Amino acid sequence: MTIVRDATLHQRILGDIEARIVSGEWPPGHRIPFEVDLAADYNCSRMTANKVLTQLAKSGLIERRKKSGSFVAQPRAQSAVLAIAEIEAEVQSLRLAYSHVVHAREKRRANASDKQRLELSEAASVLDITCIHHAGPAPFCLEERLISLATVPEAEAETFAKISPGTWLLKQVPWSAAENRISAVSADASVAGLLDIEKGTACLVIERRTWSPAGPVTSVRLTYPGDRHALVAKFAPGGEG
Amino acid sequence: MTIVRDATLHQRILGDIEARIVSGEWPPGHRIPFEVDLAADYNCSRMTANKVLTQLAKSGLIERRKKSGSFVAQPRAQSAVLAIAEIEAEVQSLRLAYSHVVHAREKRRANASDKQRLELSEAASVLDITCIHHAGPAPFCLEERLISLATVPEAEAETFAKISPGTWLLKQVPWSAAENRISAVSADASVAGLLDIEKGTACLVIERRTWSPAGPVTSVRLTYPGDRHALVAKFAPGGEG
DNA sequence: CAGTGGTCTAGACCACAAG
DNA sequence: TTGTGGTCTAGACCACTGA
Repeated sequence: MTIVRDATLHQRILGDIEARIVSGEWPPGHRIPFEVDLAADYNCSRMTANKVLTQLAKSGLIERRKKSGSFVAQPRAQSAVLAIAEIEAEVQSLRLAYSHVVHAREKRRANASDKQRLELSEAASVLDITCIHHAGPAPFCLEERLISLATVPEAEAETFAKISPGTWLLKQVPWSAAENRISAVSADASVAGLLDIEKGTACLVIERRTWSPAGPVTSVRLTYPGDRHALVAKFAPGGEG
Repeated sequence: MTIVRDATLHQRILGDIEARIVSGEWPPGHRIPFEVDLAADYNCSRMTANKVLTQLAKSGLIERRKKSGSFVAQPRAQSAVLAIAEIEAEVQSLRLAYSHVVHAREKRRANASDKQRLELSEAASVLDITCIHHAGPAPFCLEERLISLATVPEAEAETFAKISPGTWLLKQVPWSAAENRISAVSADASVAGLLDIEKGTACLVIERRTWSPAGPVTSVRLTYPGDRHALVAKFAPGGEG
């Protein structure tokens, strides 16, 4: 099977149990040895056994119930990990030259639509940016972005000519929380023109809203020509591949 | 800020550090107190401090370097967690009645295309199933599935009339690994007919390949009408929302 | 009420890399 | 060479909950 590298003790125990669950030897509902028994089996302290079972529970492979023990869980909805890269890195990983052009840039007081997109309660200033990302000579992605100037006032002084809005924001507001919504739409005339594709072409759309502790940061809609782009998400029972 | 529930010690420490990183008080590159110092600050043992920093490192918020210490990481590509539910659960969460119809079902020796889709090296038998999932009266999703009979021979005896292939496989082969590819395509005439949509409608497509330790299990292509479906993925700096 | 998981301690030894 | 993280131990107490 898998090669046993010189792993740490709890990694070895973890691997053993994972293998028995994944192979079906321990089916859903099967009771796993108690912490004290595991510790005895592997001749280790209870903390080490606990570490293993805690990790298995966190990754969803087992369920723990006080007084009853730990049981192999019923597999439910798969939650895959979706890597969403920066557009520049994405283009470069294709070995193509990256560039971007700011197509429109407007500061305004938030209108009703803006407030909804950014989940703003009061009227505030926003920056609306339309930007095309290129891979080599061809358009790669259309970016339509709204930035809350209440949260990121520094954006007003930035033209985004040399640095793309996404990259700039990552430096200004690191570690913000985000929610991504992925859907498919047909390109309308405007989008088709900007991306240099046929009107009606299926496009993959990622809408992302981003918050920092200081408030809403940005709302962005990324439109990719469908035949040129795909997202990949992986799922492994143990948590990582 | 956030309400401090009666949390465990390491959760409290974890929250404190996360808050300082997320708020920008500790910018990327900033050095975090050593384990021994943290332990002294919070008047706890070193293991507790270690648990906190280990978890922060695993969630990507900090980088740990021996002899140097731990540092706030540079935020890189966001990896969002994408929940991929079972179709039946998905429909029911919309408060609609679920049903499915098997449209085609064929057993054959794997041809070149089948081998590629399932990553089979030798010729083997496969089951090819086309199935429509309904939400209420309307088609919800088109499922085109290939099952490797070498890995799951029990599938040959199953008609999938009462239980959908996905649900059945989840019971047969729990905890398999999977890779999902998400893209957008225009519905061709065949797909449009099956889903009762206009030809050319943008559709969200999820292609999933699944493995168990015993070998490749299944390859499935799920096609959703784009205007009726979207995937949601969340990202939080601490790992969970 | 007894047994299980949840958490924490106060040590210890080792590997490794920076100075 | 020295300090840091990585790991592990052999205990301990508590809360909860199922029998």
